[in-house]
Amino acid sequence: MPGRKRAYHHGHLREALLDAAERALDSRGVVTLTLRALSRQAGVTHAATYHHFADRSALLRAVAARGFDRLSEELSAPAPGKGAEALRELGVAYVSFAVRHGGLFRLMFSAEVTRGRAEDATLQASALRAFEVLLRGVQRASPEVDEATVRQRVVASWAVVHGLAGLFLEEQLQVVGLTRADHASVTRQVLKGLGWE
Amino acid sequence: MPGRKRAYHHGHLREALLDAAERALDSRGVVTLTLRALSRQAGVTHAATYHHFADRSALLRAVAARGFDRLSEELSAPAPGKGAEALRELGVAYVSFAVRHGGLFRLMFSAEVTRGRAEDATLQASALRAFEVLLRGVQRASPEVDEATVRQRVVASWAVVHGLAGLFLEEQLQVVGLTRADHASVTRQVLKGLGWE
DNA sequence: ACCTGAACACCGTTCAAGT
DNA sequence: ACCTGAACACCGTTCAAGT
Repeated sequence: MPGRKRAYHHGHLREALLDAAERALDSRGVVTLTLRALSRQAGVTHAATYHHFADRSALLRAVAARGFDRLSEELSAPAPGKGAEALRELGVAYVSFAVRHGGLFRLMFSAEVTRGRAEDATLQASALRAFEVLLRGVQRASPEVDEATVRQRVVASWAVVHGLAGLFLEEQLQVVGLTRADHASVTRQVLKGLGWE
Repeated sequence: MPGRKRAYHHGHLREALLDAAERALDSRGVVTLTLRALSRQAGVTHAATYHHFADRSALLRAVAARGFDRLSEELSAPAPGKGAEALRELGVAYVSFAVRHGGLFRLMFSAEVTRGRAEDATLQASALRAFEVLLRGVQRASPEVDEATVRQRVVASWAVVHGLAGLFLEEQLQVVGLTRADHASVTRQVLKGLGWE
């Protein structure tokens, strides 16, 4: 009932808080994200938040879990080409996600979220799923190589795209004249340089 | 005068605050770093901080600048071998710095610090110097290649080590059975895979 | 120039109480 | 089960005042 003012039971407060958190992340970052502001946006008292999340960290872990789910989806989208070319496009999707959802991406790989991951089964599972999409991409790109080489290539390609993501996201590459707008072409070029054809 | 209680003029409050901040960063991270706690450790009132730093962000930028200086030093330490091998050891030093000074490394490349970099000449200069050490390392490793290739290799190698730094730092590679302790050997191996001999 | 004390507007978190 | 109101212990930041 959207017309009704302040129903005593919100109905979907948990989701409303997560949505508000995601918006806050992408516009102003984690630092200024406060539970009290999220509660205000959702139209409830700040104490209501604690009925759905144990504390601020728990809410952030829930947001991060949704982030990993969305990342998995985007990485799973059918990429043009086969094998090595498809893997490159998967890498582009990774960097693109980071550039488009900076605050969320930083949160997903932040110390605060990572530290609490062992005790949060949902988060753990979501993160693992995203990793497995990458793993399958590498396997498809190099079906003939042995398992040890696959592992090496997973680490190498993850490092490359994760590094590019961080550098583009924080605009560090301005020092060589590159901005976020260049992320796709640069990612393709760097991954090509790995020479896994 | 170390025996004297609470001199009215601290004498080196600025440095004391920066030292305390660095310690706080490496033990508990930016999130829980408060100006009030730093002031307490330095033995002054919290308001005294504002005589040396405009606000919390300014203090963090100063810490980050010192971080870039230290990174430059560590990257400049003479590495064994020549050319490609020396560049690999420079990469190892980069990842090693990140692993040993997690909180500081994260801060240096955080959005909060990066955003204020344009207006902070000291920080800007320190960050640029660190980049130039990397640039020279790449140039020495590949003296024969043209400038465009050098630029490509700078981006690629920076991305690789920056990505490995982030992944090791946040223990993301546990999913493939790797921990921080493996950072040096893995970094060497991945950089070797680039094939710039 | 450098520091203190008091104040303001914010937080995260807890808890008894209401429906 | 879900939300409110009031409370507590913290913050960052400002500013008049002291030496």
